[in-house]
Amino acid sequence: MAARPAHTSASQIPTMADVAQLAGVSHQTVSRVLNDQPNVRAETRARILDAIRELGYRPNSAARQLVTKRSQTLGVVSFDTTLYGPASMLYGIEQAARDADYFISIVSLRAMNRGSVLEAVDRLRDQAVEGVVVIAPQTSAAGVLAQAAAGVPLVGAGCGPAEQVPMVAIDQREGAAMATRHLLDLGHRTVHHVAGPVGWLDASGRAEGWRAELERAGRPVPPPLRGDWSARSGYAAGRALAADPDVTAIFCANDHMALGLLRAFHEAGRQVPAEVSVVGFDDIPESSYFTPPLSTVRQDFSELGRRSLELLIGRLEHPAPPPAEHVLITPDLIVRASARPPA
Amino acid sequence: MAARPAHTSASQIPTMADVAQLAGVSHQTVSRVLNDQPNVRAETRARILDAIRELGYRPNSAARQLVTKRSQTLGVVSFDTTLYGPASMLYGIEQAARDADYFISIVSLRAMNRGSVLEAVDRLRDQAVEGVVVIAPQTSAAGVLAQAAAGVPLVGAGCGPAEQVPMVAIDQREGAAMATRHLLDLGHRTVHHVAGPVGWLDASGRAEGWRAELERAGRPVPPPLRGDWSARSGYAAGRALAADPDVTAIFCANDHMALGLLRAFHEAGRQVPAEVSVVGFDDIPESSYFTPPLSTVRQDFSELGRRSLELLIGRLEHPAPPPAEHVLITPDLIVRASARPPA
DNA sequence: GGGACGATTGTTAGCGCTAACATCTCGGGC
DNA sequence: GCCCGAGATGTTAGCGCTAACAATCGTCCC
Repeated sequence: MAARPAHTSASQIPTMADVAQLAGVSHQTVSRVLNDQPNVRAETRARILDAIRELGYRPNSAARQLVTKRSQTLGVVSFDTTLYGPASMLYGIEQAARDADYFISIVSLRAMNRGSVLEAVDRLRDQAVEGVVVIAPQTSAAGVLAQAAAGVPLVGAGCGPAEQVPMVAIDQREGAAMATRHLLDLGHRTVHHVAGPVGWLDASGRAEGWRAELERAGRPVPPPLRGDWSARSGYAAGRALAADPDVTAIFCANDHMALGLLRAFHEAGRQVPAEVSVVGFDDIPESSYFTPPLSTVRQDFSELGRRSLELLIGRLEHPAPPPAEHVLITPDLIVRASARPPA
Repeated sequence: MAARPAHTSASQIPTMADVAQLAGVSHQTVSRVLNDQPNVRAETRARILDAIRELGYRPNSAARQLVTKRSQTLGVVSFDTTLYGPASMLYGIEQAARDADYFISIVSLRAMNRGSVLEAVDRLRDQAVEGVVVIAPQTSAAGVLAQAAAGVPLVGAGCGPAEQVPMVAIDQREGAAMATRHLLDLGHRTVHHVAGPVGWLDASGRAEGWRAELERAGRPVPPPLRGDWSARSGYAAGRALAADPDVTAIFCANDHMALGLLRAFHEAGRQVPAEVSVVGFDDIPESSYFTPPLSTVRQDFSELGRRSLELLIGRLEHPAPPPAEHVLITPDLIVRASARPPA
């Protein structure tokens, strides 16, 4: 009723001692209630709970952390949370963390290089995180992970292979092979590829899967074009490819580039899918509304995030020796209107 | 040289006392060096720095926090970090926080309702954040902010108006008016509108700006269609609008819906921009590669994030009384190919 | 030449909490 | 009737750090 109950201490915010005094017990009993320990009489517990409510008491996390040496916080290092993939992974991570009762602290990378990753992990360590998830899909990150993992439990999400570091990734090669095979099965003689930028694992994985599938089928392997994931670069690749009458099927390393490519073909007057078939990768929410709706390979980023956090928490609870566990998730082919048998 | 220097304490990780002993000073002098306090001889400082490096010492943040009562951490509550807007804001916030030497802890909202926001802020408070940024563009969040702000400094980013709570937002009405005016200036008699979902501030702001501009110009105000931000819903709206031969200009409340709408018009054989002009909102990276490239209104989400964090930090340093400061950022009209004078 | 003063360093006392141990209470067994 | 043990609660001692105050040192001034 009154504005604010008076506390013992002069300080504004109530401490455990204030609660104890109000409930007429020792602070230790309050602590027991807060930590769900047995051997507290039900009536005492209720009295303490009342006192907590009345005072609006909140445990001081720093004090608890100081003595338990646990921060209940996990760190996430991510490259560019604006991109669809990382953003979705982060979302999955956050959900999983909350379910497991951990807080999430994020640091994004300024630049993609070894020092930057190390610095980010360091920053997180200064904050006493119990473990770290690194979302860094560049090849350059692969080497540095093992180094960063010294000193703090760490898992990679969609990162490059590193023996020492546990990780979860989507099987890019298999996804690319599925896309390529789909086009081949439709009857195309071969499949052209618009690859992602050098230095990205996803880019090289997809290019490898595409190439391997072509070779397995004994088809010619045309030189891949290279984009930078953006629609702009897909558009540029599309202009080049549209000028080549031999091109009948194209596998784009991501949906954004496919969008730009679609636009270039439209401008060039080459019909998709009547004359040329296109398959993308990622299955961004918009891709079913492209013109035409894009066949693509769906990656479940959110699950990737969730799984990597689960892996981290598993490691936290049961530290395991190397070699570290690697989880591979298989993506799904989504068939829409942008690919059909050649004319 | 040797694997790991022995510490005084049996514990594995070195404390300030270990550093002090190695450097031959008291722990307080080490503390002074760590906190950049004056009155430490240069030579002593160097010796301490060496000892820190040799031991690989890291200050214990919990201990510091316990005594200084500052966590150096700011919280971010966000609705769906997978969406382009919130993801970009988060990015801006993270950058600004790092520059100001704060950590960022995130919590995302499960559902959009009062309780959910309160719970998220509470969770952050349990973690002793010094302040909170809320990214919640729903009208339902507006009311709850004032309540959540009791107990912790809080600012809204792109949130609804709340007298008591400082906030930064983009001028949706003005952006929508710009888009509408652009279409009117092109010579269209009136402008149709595909609005965002009920309950979203951005949706109602844009609808209001559109309506106001139409009324200002003395034009008829056609009933707006309503989407849910997705390309799917834009497609549905597009099908309806494409059937109406009177429609010559459309303002879509976001680019994703514009994408779906473009697709519907394409399927219906109604040419954009030859027969119908379209303007979107957001300027997502892909919109310049739509078919046709989309004229739209650019919102600088990243700056919005940055500014809101700056506002929060300002409040932290100089607590101000209500009424709280409200910052409005004006968006920019981006003219591309999707709008032209009527035939 | 003695004491004051500023620069430098050390000492002490918590911050609010949990872990470990001490104490107290009560009921049952012999 | 007394002792034992389990359940309930209290007491004590830090966790690693910073703030406040105390001590030391050299130096400068009259």
